Amino acid sequence: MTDPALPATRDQASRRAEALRKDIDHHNYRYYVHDDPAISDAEYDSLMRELQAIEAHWPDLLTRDSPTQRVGAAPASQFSQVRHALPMLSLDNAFEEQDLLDFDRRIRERLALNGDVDYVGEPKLDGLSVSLRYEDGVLVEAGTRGDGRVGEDITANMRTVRSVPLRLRGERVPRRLDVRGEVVIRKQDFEHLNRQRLGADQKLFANPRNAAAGSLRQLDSRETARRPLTFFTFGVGESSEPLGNSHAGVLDLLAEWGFRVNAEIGRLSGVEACLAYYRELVERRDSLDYEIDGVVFKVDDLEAREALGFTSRAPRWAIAYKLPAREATTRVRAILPSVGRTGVITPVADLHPVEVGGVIVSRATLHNMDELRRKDVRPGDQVMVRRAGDVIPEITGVNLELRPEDSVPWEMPTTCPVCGSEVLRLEDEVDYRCQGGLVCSAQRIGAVLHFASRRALDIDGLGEKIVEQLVERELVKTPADLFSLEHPTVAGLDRMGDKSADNLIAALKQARETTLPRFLYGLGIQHVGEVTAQRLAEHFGDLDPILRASEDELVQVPDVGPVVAQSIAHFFAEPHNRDVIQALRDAGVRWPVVQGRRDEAPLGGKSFVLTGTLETMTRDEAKERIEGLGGKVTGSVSRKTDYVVAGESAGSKLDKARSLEVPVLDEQALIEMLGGQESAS
DNA sequence: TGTCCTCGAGTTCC
DNA sequence: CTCGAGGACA
Repeated sequence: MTDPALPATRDQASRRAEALRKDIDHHNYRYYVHDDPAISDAEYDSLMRELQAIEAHWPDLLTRDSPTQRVGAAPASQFSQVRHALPMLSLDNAFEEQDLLDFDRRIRERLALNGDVDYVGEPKLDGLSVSLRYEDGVLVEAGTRGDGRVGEDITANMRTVRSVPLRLRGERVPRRLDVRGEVVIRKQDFEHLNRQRLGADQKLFANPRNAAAGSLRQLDSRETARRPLTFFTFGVGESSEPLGNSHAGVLDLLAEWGFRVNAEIGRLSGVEACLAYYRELVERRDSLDYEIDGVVFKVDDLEAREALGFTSRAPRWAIAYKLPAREATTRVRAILPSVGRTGVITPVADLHPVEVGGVIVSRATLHNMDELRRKDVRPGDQVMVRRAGDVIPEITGVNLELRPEDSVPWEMPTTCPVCGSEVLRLEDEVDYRCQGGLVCSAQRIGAVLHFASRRALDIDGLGEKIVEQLVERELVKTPADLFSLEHPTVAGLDRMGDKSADNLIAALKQARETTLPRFLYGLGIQHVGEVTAQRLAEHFGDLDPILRASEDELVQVPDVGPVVAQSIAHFFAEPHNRDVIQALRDAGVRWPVVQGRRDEAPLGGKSFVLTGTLETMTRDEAKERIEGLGGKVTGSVSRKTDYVVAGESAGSKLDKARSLEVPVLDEQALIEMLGGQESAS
């Protein structure tokens, strides 16, 4: 694209620059405040380049509020201070409904009101509070909250934020205005930013808030200009002219002046409406495109606010109702090596109990030594804990400043903490493993639990506590021993009554009727999970041919390569394992021979991904029925997926399906595909 | 040899 | 859900 020629005279240039600024500001506003661009990026860039060219040729035409100034300026050596004319106070917090009811009652008492108070409710964004000072409509200074009275001067950085007007829109603007708001990075922008950093081999940000904080603290505002910051205003600190009589009205004015006002902000009449607003927002928390850590309620009437005034720390007319924290800080009491079914030793952080997302967390896995070193977690450290994927706690970072002086890195023990066997890390493997095999009671417990698990033999009532006791008292050494358990032995265990013992014995009896894939899977052969077990069963039809199969024959099975084949062959060559299998058969464990292949089946070869909650069946039932008709169900969506089945509140998989243009079925469509009848059970 | 996909395995709390 | 690693395929 060729840039237009420069204007001939300074006079023309001045008019053209003026017009360009107006134009660019307008497009900025459309794009960054309303997410609604009117022109293409290329057109926008071309306007920008033209203005830059003019300003470069006639430097005296450059103004402070020119959009070209958003690219940032050369680094400062440090931040200077700004003093807030009107302090940026923190807000009182509410943690439960009663706190909010009390807040409302106090207000009605102070105002001597009987009826409902009008409030404005708004999401409390999890970012950084910033104050922007405008003089005659032009941004002159920006400061962080700091301690509330004095903050850091981040004017250069805030100028680069596209949703901050450098000049207020409209004609009637106050001579002096102090706008308050929150700087955040929106979730989608955050993900994009981290992907970029991953590509550039830079350290990833732990969360959007840290990323926003880091971006604002850049001494080089050119760097800040590259970060996707968004400014949402939540009010006015000080104004040289009165701004009407309601907070909602002030927000309308701010929107007119070109600020981004959160779309969720609403007027609420009475405290019950506030509670409903809160509940509704908690519900939708995940679908908002920015992180929030609470909901703020403010008295709408400005005169009433005046009357209520301030305590020493916070305004009496506002309160922040906190959401259950999803990230919390706590101390690592110890790092404990835990031995799993396969002998893999996993370092687990024993945490000082802390509430995260509504539950008390006291343990978090560190996965393996690589991960532990990457995060550099040590016993005694203060760490941040988050619940990833809504359930599993994860340590996201360490506060190095609070690390004890005498702290030392944790080392993997050289002998197994359970059985004392040697611990080795195989070449090219991440994990350290206990070499004890079934000598190690941790591995025996794991093997028995796996054998009894739902997807294997599905033995009801055989939980962790029971298996631990059985193995530790040497009542059970292998899965086969389970079937010779008798009532008195079982009833003698801790936490085992007469009735539960009966149930367990009955469950064992029933579990003997199984299927070959379940049985194979239950054996716990390395690299043989559910799918591979199914493939083996289909290919060989019964157990004996598998026992006899050579590695070369095993490799013929789909999804089985040299590594898996070797693992299977070694397992069955081990005399101990053959003994266990024989003992299981002697105990009456049996399965029907697997009939031919299922390629002809109605859903033969089709792959499905399930997401969200189905109403008429569980995911497992759906999976079983799809597989019963020859389809397969996998966990993640790819281009090879034939259908995605979306239930209630489907998540990221659904988005992915749409982006890959994979057909999406709703539950009804699935049921029809499965033969039109509802699940029989 | 490199690049997808899948699969396996481990994970916390109630 | 997430990670690591095995298998399929170009």
